[in-house]
Amino acid sequence: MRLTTKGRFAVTAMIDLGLRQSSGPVTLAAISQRQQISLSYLEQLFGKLRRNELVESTRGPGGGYTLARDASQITVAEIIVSVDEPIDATQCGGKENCLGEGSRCMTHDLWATLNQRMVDFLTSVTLQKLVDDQLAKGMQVEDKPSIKRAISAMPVSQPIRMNAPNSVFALGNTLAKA
Amino acid sequence: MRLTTKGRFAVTAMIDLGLRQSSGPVTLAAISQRQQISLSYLEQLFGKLRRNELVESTRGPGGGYTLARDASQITVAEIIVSVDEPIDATQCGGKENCLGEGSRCMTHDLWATLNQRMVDFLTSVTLQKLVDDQLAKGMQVEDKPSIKRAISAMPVSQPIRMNAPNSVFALGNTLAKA
DNA sequence: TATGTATCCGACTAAAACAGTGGGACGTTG
DNA sequence: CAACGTCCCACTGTTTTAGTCGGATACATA
Repeated sequence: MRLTTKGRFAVTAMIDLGLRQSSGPVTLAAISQRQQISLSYLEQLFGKLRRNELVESTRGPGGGYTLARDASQITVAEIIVSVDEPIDATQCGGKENCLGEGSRCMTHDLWATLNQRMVDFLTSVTLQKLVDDQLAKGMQVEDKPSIKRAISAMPVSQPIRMNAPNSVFALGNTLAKA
Repeated sequence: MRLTTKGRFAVTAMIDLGLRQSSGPVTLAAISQRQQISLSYLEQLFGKLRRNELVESTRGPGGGYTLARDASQITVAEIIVSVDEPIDATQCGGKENCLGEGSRCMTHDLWATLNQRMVDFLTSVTLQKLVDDQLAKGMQVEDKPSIKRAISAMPVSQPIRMNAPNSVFALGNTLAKA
């Protein structure tokens, strides 16, 4: 279980998707605009989400992504492990002794427990809950802006090019000066 | 709160220190040998631990590091934030709205809550507990091997040069196939 | 006062991961 | 067939990780 912006983006995009699941497939281009995430990056993330069977895709015009099952049956933990992928087991793969001698490394149990707690928490939060939270906060979902086909005159609507980092996942040091 | 091998090394080294606090200062060279962590790297880590007042140092022969306060008064959370340092607040620094418009980003509360839970857990674990766990597991602490001064004949006791990665912090995907 | 011990300190490095870009192929729909 | 939208992969720049290296400083003992 690793925590990066990649995981955060994935969860954010899934919420966006969950908010609009009633009105058919949602395109990545739309999510990209609303959530300010690059389209190419979203494609990568949704490729993984699809292979992990959290979303389904429909190709061609009118296509896009839909949730593979009800939002109440999708947990945040699943989303995160889907995009963060294994890379697992570099040091002590869970079993056996990590340090050369007979004993397993001294912090083994500590990290295993912490990891389990994180998983437990993130498993307890469903996508449906996050969607409900947004709706409760007055988030209004516009049902298909469908401006369609009326764009070709505009100056491409600015590539935006934000230099905003979107970068590091580093939640405030709640403890730093305690 | 970030979790890397750096944090794990720091906790491991602190346990090693805690196990031997009764018999005066412990040298990094000794910890380096016992825990298979490079001396130079340990120096970096202990520099931070010292500046964060978790350990105290004694220079010169017979010197080394000691815990700055009782092991029961040191939490794992403190150790980790000491070595991982801030870098904090790249996106939404805790307050205000992260996305351009009026609302804070949709996942804000989620991550804040998760982070708090991690901090809570790691704060609840004291260094003393980890030391006790080791002792309970039959870890035997040799009181100052004090071979001293009898080394100059040996072939430098091998630089070890292990290519063992020590690398990624990636606790097993407890969820991966659930 | 020399000598060895050990902490201190900063600059430097290779490799990996993170975050993101780009180009094109493929499959649908109208 | 043309526009749309997913699919796929190779490539890039930056940051972090996990160290290394060289030396400076402080202290104890002989």
